[in-house]
Amino acid sequence: MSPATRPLRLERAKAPPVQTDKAAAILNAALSLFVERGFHGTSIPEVAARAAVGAGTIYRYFESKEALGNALYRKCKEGLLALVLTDFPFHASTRDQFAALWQRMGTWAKGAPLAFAFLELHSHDSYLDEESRALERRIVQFGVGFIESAQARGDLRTAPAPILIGIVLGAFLGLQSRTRQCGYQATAADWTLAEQCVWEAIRI
Amino acid sequence: MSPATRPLRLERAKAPPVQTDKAAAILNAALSLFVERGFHGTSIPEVAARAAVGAGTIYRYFESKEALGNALYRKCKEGLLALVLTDFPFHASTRDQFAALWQRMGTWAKGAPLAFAFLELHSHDSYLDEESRALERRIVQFGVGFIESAQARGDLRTAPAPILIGIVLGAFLGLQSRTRQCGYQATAADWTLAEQCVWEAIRI
Amino acid sequence: MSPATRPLRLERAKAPPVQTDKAAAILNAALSLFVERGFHGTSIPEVAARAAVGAGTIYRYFESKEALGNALYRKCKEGLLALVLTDFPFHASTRDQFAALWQRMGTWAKGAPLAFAFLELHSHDSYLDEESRALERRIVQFGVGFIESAQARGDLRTAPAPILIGIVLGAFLGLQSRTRQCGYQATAADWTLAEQCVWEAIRI
Amino acid sequence: MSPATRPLRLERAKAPPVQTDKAAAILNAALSLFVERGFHGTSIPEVAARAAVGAGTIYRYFESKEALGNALYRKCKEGLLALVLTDFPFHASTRDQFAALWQRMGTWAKGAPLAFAFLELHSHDSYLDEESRALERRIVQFGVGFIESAQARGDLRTAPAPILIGIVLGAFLGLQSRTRQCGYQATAADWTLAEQCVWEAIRI
DNA sequence: CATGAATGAGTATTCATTCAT
DNA sequence: CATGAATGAATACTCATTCAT
Repeated sequence: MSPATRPLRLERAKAPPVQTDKAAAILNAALSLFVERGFHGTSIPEVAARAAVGAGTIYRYFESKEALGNALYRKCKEGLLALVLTDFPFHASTRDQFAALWQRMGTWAKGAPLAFAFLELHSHDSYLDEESRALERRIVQFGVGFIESAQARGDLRTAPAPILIGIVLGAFLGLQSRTRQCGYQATAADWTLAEQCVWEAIRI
Repeated sequence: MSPATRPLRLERAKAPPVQTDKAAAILNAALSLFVERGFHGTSIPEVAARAAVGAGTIYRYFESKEALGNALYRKCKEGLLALVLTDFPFHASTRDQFAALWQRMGTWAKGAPLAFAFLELHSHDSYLDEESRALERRIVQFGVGFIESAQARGDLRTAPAPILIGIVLGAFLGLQSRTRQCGYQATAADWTLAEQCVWEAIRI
Repeated sequence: MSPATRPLRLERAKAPPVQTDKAAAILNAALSLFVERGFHGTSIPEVAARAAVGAGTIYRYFESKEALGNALYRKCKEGLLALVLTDFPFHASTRDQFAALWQRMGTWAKGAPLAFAFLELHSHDSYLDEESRALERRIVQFGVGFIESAQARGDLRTAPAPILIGIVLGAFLGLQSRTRQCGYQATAADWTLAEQCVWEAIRI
Repeated sequence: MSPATRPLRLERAKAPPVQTDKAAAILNAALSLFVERGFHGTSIPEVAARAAVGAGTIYRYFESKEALGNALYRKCKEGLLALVLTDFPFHASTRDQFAALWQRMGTWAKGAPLAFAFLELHSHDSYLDEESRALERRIVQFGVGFIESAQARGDLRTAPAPILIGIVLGAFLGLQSRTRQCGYQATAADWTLAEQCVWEAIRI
């Protein structure tokens, strides 16, 4: 479904290849609207209009508004997961792993700011289905495993994993939303500095 | 924040003042519902039912649903601000001020978990009015002032204020939501530890 | 809910007492529309328009379109049942009972032609609920009991009750719909004659 | 009734002619669905799915849903008419003609129960076109002629034709629907008995 | 010819808001 | 003041119909 992977179809020259895939257009439209107005604050006709498709068309691709929300949630989460985990240096030092994690999340947040903002939304609880929740749990499990093995090696403070995860992810998200809110454009140096700050928070 | 101008009604002395004020009942009902289902996912009749008032009554106290949302937002923000700022040790050391800040926010989050959860919601943008946004800016200004004067004294890392604020507030919120999500009950010791962690992140 | 039984409320003189009860207005509108276009062929806004109420108002009185259909069905069936059974001469001769039955059904069909036409509709199966079906069964049970006791007295042909009921009710309904369809206005004499015909069909 | 003008396609000899004609497949699918859910309760995609054709294909054979309903109505009516009238003993005694009529209708109802049930539906009025209504009138005319000539011979009661037709057809339909509704399986003897009953109703 | 993806008008239903009581 | 019945615009979703392939 990812538009990036579909082979370039040889199209009649006249067709503008702007947005060939309806499902992707719908997901993109929903993404930007959910970020702007929230899930419940967005209507299906609005999504259809922004995706430049008929309202009924959405229902050929997604069973319901909730199904659309879940598909989008999973697509975003999986996008993040793929970017973070691909060739992750699992055997590097804890310090280097942390740096890699921070840098990859930052790359993702820069590259897909809407997806990032969408995942940050807190209204998800009201429509996520079991499959989406399971995906979320898998991700948390990964984080817990990372933390605990690093603690076992004596590289991280001794603290319950949820505490450390909360601090790290919270700081990352807070950084994003605060700079966005203040209109402050964080530089690469800012990101590096922030990474060092947060490492100080959890190192032994 | 409240219909302060309404005359004090003389209530029968025997009535326990559990919930004497309709406006407060409405705000409380809205608070719990907005946290449960989000602003757009909550209907005015639902608020009325939970507040045990007629639907029309809400419009005697709040001009519209949006006005209700704004009133609630400001009430919560002001409650937080009041708790944090009352007798704040502005002349203590930066370390002690940070400890006080952290502890007061923790106290508030414990004491008013619904208000805390409500403020964390990200759907606010779609209905906050200028007055609410101004309040938000004032709070941020306070934080920026705190940070910059501490930096001037050489107590905090040299970094743009939004970066440091983002890290601190983000870590605080992340801690809350992560432990809640994991069902982990943070102890007083956990909070103290977390405070030390975050201090390490921003100290010089 | 029956408009007939509600006491005349003393209304302010200015209020035109055309249609005081919304529920009754809705039921009447639905009745005529369902007869004209069938249940599935009628939309709720059409019902609302004919009842001169807002579309939403219908949902204050009936949970759903199906609930409206069921309420109407039961109201009509019960109206028929009441008219037929009130002071029914259960102890008269079979011949006289049959005459009474026929005459009462005829009176009802004349007096409430829409209700009659509505009950004749065959699309009911798709929306009737258990309560409505139970009412229908009770009525059939009454008919079966009537037939069987008359047969036991030796007054009716020996034939399975469904056969005789089918003939009698079918003839009654067929008479109605055929004359209506042909635009033939049946006279009182016609009805008497028809009654004699059908009696000949089932008598011993 | 059918696209009679379409050229006979030469079909491969080996193909069993179970359902060679798309139009027939569509009519059959529509028949069973209209009986199950009614005309307005059935969607074109459902008909297409049951007929195993594409939704668009239906519009190659029928101009609209209403046209499909009319085609089906006429096909069923004409099927009934053909079965009843073929080699009808117009010169037999009235008694024998009535017996033949009753028996042929019974045969048809047994042989084409769906078509029978479909014609019984009362929702037709909302979509029948003039041609269908004309067919219906022709059939009624035939019945009226039959009745009136029999009355002229002194074989039937003196009563307006719509009355007698209503009784006979009504009894026939009522018999069918009542036994079906009660789950009673009418035997051949029941049918013969019923025929005698109804004859008693109309004979002189 | 046959298809089924696409459409947008139409459906049942909900809800913010008003207003007569 | 307080109410809740009434409203109609708005919502999620369906479906008859079209048309590019």
